[in-house]
Amino acid sequence: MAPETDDAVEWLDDDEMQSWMAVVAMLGALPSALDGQLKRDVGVNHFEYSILAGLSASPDHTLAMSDLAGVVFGSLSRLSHAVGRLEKRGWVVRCGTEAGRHQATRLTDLGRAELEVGAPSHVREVRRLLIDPLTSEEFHQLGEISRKVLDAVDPKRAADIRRLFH
Amino acid sequence: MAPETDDAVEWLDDDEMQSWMAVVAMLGALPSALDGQLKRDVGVNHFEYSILAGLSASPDHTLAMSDLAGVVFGSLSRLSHAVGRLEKRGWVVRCGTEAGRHQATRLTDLGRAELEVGAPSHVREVRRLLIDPLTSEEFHQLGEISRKVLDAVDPKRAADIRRLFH
DNA sequence: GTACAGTACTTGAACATTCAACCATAAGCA
DNA sequence: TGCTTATGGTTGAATGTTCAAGTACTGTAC
Repeated sequence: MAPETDDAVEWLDDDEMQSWMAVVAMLGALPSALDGQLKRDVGVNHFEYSILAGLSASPDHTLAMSDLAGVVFGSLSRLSHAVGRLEKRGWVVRCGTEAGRHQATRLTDLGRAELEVGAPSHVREVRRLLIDPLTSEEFHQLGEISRKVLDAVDPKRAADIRRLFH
Repeated sequence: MAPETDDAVEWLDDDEMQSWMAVVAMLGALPSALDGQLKRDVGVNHFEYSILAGLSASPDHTLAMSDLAGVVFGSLSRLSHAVGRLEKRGWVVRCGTEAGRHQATRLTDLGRAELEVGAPSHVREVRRLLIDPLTSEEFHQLGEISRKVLDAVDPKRAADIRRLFH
């Protein structure tokens, strides 16, 4: 069933297994912790928050759906659903740009205000859970490691990340 | 709205922002890549796979639900739903242990067989996406970093992880 | 022994995500 | 111009997760 090109699979040794378990546990726990904080304090999940933040960082607070998808790293479908939810609250509007051009999404003043209220507590939580427990070298290393892994998992996204910072 | 104890929030500087973005992207991409591989090659998601693996590593291939929850790091509710799905396929059975004792779950022979078929391709994918792109020092560091972050996010789970390896 | 809290687990509804169509516009090419 | 394919975006159904009860057993205090 598996697409095997080589029968011999090197199993994980004890040391690798221990690291792997820690990574899996972190991978499971950190996103849900950040999600929980945002849900409590801002009322949106992390993906929706990224949408708001992405729009807020754009000129005119407006972005086409596919550009937005590139910024928040999600599928167009997921994005469409999420934007629909945010639109219902009045935090964003879809502005079908004039003359049949493609659909764009703009952050409303209300959305911008909510983001500004929520951002500090979110940054604080990111510091508390991820940055403060690590030395600054460790955090920097984590960044590099993440880029390398991302290169293996999804080279296109990795390139996007790099391009964001020239 | 946010539970602020100190108004001054230190924003992320450019370097921190760059690392943070990479981490977020990796956090989003790696789990779904692993999920996808398992779905394709084994037909279960990562959480269900962990359940099979957790049971398989236990004496008698049997574990009480709460012990299993401790091993796979998920809520009891999520676990109950997932076990229900696996039970429908005949990969596990719930054995309401005799004499009113608590519920336990056991891996069936079928489930064990499927796990054995699927495990090599999964290990291969973990190596390809996470271990091979990194130097062994980096992978080791990632393990340490994950433990530290987990300590901040969920100390109980972090202790569980450490206990698994004495 | 009965009341009371706590642990272990299940269930159903609400919500989010994925997946597979589906429409509309844009672009390549005969 | 007219056909075809690609791109951008939406939608609804299926699947998975979370959340809030709810049930059943276990222990403790009186």
